[in-house]
Amino acid sequence: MGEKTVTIKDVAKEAGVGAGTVSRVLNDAVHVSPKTRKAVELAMQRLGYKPNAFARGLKSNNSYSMGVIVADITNPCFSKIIRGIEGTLQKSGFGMFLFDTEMDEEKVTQSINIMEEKKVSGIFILGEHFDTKKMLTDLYVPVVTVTSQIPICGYELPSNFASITINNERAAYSAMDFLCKKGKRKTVLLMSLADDENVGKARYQGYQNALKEHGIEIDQELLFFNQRLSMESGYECIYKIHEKGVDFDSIFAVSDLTALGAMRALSELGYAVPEDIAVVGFDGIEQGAYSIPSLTTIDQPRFLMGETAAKIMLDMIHKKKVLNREIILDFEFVERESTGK
Amino acid sequence: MGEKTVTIKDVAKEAGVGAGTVSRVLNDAVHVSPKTRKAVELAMQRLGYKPNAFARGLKSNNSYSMGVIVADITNPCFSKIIRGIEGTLQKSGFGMFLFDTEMDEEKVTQSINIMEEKKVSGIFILGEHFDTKKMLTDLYVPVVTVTSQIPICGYELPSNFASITINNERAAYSAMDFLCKKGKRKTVLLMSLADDENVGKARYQGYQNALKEHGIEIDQELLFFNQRLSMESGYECIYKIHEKGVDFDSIFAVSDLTALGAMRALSELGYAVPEDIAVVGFDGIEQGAYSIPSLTTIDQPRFLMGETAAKIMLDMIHKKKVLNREIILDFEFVERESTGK
DNA sequence: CTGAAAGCGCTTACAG
DNA sequence: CTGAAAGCGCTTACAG
Repeated sequence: MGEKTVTIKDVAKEAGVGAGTVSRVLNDAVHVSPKTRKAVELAMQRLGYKPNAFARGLKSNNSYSMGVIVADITNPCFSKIIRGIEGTLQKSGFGMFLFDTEMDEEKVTQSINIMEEKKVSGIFILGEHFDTKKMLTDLYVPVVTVTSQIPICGYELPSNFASITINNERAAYSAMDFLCKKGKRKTVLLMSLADDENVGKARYQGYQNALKEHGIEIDQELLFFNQRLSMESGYECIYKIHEKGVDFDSIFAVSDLTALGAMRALSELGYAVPEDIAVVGFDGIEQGAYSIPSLTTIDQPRFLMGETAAKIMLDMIHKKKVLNREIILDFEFVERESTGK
Repeated sequence: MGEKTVTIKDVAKEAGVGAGTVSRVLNDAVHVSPKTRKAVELAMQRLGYKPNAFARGLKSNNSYSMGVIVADITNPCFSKIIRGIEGTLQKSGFGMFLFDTEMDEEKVTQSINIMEEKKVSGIFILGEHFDTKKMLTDLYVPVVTVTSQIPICGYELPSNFASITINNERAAYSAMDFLCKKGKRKTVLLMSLADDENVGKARYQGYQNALKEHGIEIDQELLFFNQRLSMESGYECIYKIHEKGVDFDSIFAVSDLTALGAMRALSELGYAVPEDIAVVGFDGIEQGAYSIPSLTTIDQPRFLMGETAAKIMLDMIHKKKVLNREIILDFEFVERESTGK
């Protein structure tokens, strides 16, 4: 890339200054006289100078890059968050390594290994991962989780952690309260983890709260835990419950993709949505706005979550005091056709 | 990350060899006696040694990282390709920088800048981009395009280029031939670029070929070019054509997302799919299999395309002779409900 | 505010 | 097959 590499020395000679000075204008940290700065900048431009990231990193130990670990990159909810992160990082000149783990333990380990070698300045974790906590706590870089949290209950939040979420308990409560008010009493719950001291637990709590408030008992037969949050899993769950002959009048899936898969199964099995079965999803992905029927959902501000995560991360690595490291953004309950709008 | 960094010197001392030797086992290029190798490996393990990517890169100019430029990461077609690339690269210990450009000229430039600084060993381009050719030809790294091609007609393909596509002309032909045989004579065409010496041109050619063969004249009113391949654009096109009162009996969208958006608009406007209007998409994303009705489409082997791209790239940077650098993978025409199955 | 110099942790001819 | 040494292109105290 570029014929002969032009180094800081070339620039220094061209500008008639020392190499250290060029370095200083590059990192514009210390004071450099405006005049000198100008001269150096001109020289850099004339020579088409590009700093060598390796050399910079070797000395400063700052890689100008970050890493993102995502459970499922094909889920549009996550890709939208990634877009938010990437755009923000790019503006600050950071590169973003991406690792798609499919929740595979080994891939997570390998990803972390690569990130260590690359000396990323920070790691983002999107979605639920088993046991990442263990691996990450002895890393010394900041970690920001998005949509999920690292379960560190009972202890003070380590200064290198932050999380961007919505209030998952209230979100799940909203969805269920809405369904209950519609007269639904038999809601199938499609969940991933529910006992993780984390998002899953909060959502399940919201589910329980709403039912309790409406005087409805929980029916174990309607609960599906540990599901992968894919279209396929939603689809299969509905077939399963139908085959078992369990009666139900609505579905609350903790992911739009899963809800969409469920709707497809309902259609194949001859249930009408929303007449027979009302469906509520979670995430707010675009596909839910265009599906037939369109999907009622909890809209997480995905792009904003990504942006916010990146900004906080940037603050953390610049050693700024970040006092609010457990950020809870507003969600929006979006009513659409799948619940009869 | 790691308390005190253990360097190659520490390993050398621990193993009782020279630093150069440690380096040699690390890069297992040159011959090292099995005995020495063993000793070094043991020492590395004992000390928990992690090579410093900066130092390696500075000397060898090999970053062990690649860059991916994608037009729209929220499109599941691309994210599946990315999964294929990432998985393959990871196995070889490469990190993958991701840049989501949304086809914005400036973001592309900035992305390329960052990649130059990071000295990525190769660049993948997914989807259509305007004028990337210009920027990339003076880069000295290999470039592999996936789903699209860099238009270099009339010249020999530069040795640092490769492309992974399907036969887009035949694919589009298949879709249109199928529609024509169903008796459709007024197919709305939803395209992005059509005059780009590239994928778009090929697809449009296939469209024309099929119509010609069936003795159907092209109706300009049915042609939508330069569309963004999103759900929204598909949706809007249908509203536009409906408002103009143009008669049509089917839709061929060059992207599943666009087709899905179109189906939503049709539903809102009271058209029945497939009874009134047949719809065919392109890409083969999962969402099309679960939509209601399910979507007939051209299935591009997305994951395989990503894997193949990464493998070719690895071959190219390892200076292996790659004779087949314009790889054309098989597509599959998948018939579903949106055309009456 | 700025220059000279040391050194970050590797790789790679150069000898042997 | 292996060791000693130079050097990759920066950054950063240290002086001034």
